[in-house]
Amino acid sequence: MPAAKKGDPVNFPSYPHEVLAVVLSVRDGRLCVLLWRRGRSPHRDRWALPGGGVEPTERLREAITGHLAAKVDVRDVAHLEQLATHSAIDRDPRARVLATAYLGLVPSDVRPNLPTDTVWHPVDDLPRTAFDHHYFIDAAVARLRAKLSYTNIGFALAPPEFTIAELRDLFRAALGYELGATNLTRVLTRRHVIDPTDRTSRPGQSGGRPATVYKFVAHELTVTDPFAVLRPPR
Amino acid sequence: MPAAKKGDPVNFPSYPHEVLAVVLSVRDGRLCVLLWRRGRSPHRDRWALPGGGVEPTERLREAITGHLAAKVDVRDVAHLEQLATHSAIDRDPRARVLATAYLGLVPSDVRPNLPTDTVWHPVDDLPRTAFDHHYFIDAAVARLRAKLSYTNIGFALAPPEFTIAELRDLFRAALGYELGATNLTRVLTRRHVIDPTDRTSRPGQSGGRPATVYKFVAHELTVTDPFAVLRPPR
DNA sequence: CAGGTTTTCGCTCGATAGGCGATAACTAGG
DNA sequence: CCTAGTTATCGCCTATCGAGCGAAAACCTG
Repeated sequence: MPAAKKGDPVNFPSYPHEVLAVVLSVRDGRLCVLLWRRGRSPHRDRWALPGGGVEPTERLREAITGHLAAKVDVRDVAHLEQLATHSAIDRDPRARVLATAYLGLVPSDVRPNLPTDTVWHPVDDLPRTAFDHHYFIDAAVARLRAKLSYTNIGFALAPPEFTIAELRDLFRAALGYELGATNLTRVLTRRHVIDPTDRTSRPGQSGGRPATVYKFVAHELTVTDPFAVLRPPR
Repeated sequence: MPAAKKGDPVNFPSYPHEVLAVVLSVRDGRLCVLLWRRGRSPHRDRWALPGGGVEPTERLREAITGHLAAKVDVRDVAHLEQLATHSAIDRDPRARVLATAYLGLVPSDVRPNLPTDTVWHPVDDLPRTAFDHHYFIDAAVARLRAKLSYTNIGFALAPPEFTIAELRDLFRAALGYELGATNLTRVLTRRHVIDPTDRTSRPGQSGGRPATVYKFVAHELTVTDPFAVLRPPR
């Protein structure tokens, strides 16, 4: 007797499904995305997001984690969240493929060993990308920038410990504009997003006062209730 | 000669894909979700989100729009955005089905003709729901509540014109707590989310000063840059 | 016109973002 | 050891925005 499946059979149309990852990280002071150069048609020589198919035993998150393991050590990805699912009929010229993209973040201090066809690419100077990957990248950057403001998501871009100057450099790279160190410190500490440690950094060659070493309080995403009209009464 | 598809064939595994809609609206002062009672196994007599399969000619958004047309007039849905894609292997006991859910919002003044098995259900008093639909509903409510604070998404819950008292009732229902009319007016007008018209409402039976009639400035989603650390320099 | 009801405005307060200059804490070189 | 240069941090000030409350406005009914 075959496995008893109760009820009417499922008769929804099926489609090949792929998972993609927009892996962002700050490299040399610039926000970069991990791309690999396609060696085959279609879109040969264009740059594509890492990803691939979904095995029957895998959920989407497990699938993208597995695909990323070939490019970046899984432990290097400090944050991973689902972005969006695209369904344009001709987004892949060979067949209709649905694609679910994830946003991944890698701290600036980790340097994964990358395959030869895979490089970090500054998001403000992208090459021609394959398929609709450009849209996914735009969405990922927009979400990162938004969440930097009202969550602690910076923990996934920063080393375990850092000075305010280093953190400001990270934020400048990720956000694309300058910001004051004074205010950055105050806001993030008041929100209990970062905490000072009792250690200080060694000054550079040119001297200067040693900087307090900070760390992120939490390493899971938390939102810092920022809002106004919608605050519950005390 | 068959249609020439360049390059290697796609060999990603395929899965049945369904679209679901969490349609929210304020009914009688409570935030409600549109559910229909399943007549068949599996999960017979449990309450399910409207939705269905995706035709080869449809994108996901078109598919959910089509399915909703059978329940709610399409023009009644003032806002529709993608929520998330779920992929738990046994989320449907019959077969592995991937599901992409959308958040839909219906203004409180429209009363769609609903099929007999379909009813509005208060989100704070849900019945047993089918499959993993409970998670989608939770996610939809959370997103609505968050976006009420930093976007103009209220336009999709409110009638074309309204008084502040009516708007406050809507916000109270959607957010689940009381808020002051004074502040609500100030904040939303300062952000140019709502504007007063030159008309006023007729007082109720018991008298009282006539209320200014307001309207939402835009009927597309716009975010009101609320944030602090990440504000670009002037 | 008096009393009741509802809306709206003005005033005030508190919390937070944001900027700037002064001071602290170091290095290097005389 | 002292001075000049460099970098980090703190204190003080301001502006903006949320939030609450009471007074006044604008309507009704009797």
